[in-house]
Amino acid sequence: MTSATVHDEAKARLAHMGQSYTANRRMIVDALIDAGPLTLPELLDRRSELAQSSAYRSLALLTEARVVRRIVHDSDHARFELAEELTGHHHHHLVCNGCGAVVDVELPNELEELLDQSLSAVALRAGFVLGHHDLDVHGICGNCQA
Amino acid sequence: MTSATVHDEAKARLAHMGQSYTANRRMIVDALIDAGPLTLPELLDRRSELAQSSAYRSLALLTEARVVRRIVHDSDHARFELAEELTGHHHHHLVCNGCGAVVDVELPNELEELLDQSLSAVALRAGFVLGHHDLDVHGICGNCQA
DNA sequence: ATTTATGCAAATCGTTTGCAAACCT
DNA sequence: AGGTTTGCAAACGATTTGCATAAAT
Repeated sequence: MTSATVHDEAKARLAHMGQSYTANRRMIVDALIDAGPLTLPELLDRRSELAQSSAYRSLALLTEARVVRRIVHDSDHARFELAEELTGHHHHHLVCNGCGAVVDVELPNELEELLDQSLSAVALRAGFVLGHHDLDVHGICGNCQA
Repeated sequence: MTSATVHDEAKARLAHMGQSYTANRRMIVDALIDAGPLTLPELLDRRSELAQSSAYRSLALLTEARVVRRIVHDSDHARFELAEELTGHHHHHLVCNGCGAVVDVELPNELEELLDQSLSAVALRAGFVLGHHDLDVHGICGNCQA
């Protein structure tokens, strides 16, 4: 999916909520296209024109519009990434226990299908109505092994 | 695994750090044996003798001793559960998007093996040294469907 | 008696919010 | 002008910490 398509879709999703795609909001989506999952400080480093509170507010709105997804692990800051529906790639996370960095990875389709089957069965048994699944793999990234 | 065994193992792990298994710490482990994954307020509800700060401090220590594992999702409070090595059951989580409740579930061994294989390959490719994996399934629990 | 654990109250820090100025259209 | 978005500074709330008391050995 091209970056123009991502912006179009973001705009459409905001419009659907009666919100406009302002410069700040577009700037945030751009940063996420460029850099992948970012914490708020990382985002502010890359786009220093953004005020902290505005960044938080825009991210909250973009999350509500399902343009962005908030991912939270056991580190100080939450991370934000583009929603899977915008990028078109179902993926999972390699999470570094050293620095908290998050890398996106994909699994073979066949395995995803087995997983979905099994999770459906298990959720049904527990009386859950199923939503999506997150698979996080924890480890130490190349940088932190130094 | 019996509850006595869990306490023994907890005691051993603390001893290994030069720490003792005090009444407070045992009480917390007991509550987790009884109730499964708990937030701090839920824990205090069940064991009202515990002071908030002591509960946080004991949980931090038990986490460091790998008696307890801290699981964090997108809700106000972190949750604490007994470490897998203490219960002997590798498991995953059904997370309710309504109330934040967490239910433990297990997957077929065969699937876990496929998963481990695939994750190893993927982690290697990204330069990660692999640790454990967390698989969280989000949905709506029976209570919240009412 | 000395060390360790506990509980209270205060501090910390990521995130959220009130409000006035800036920005559309 | 009228409504929305932004940025600053203050508020919030989960968790952590300082310090004085209470257990434990």
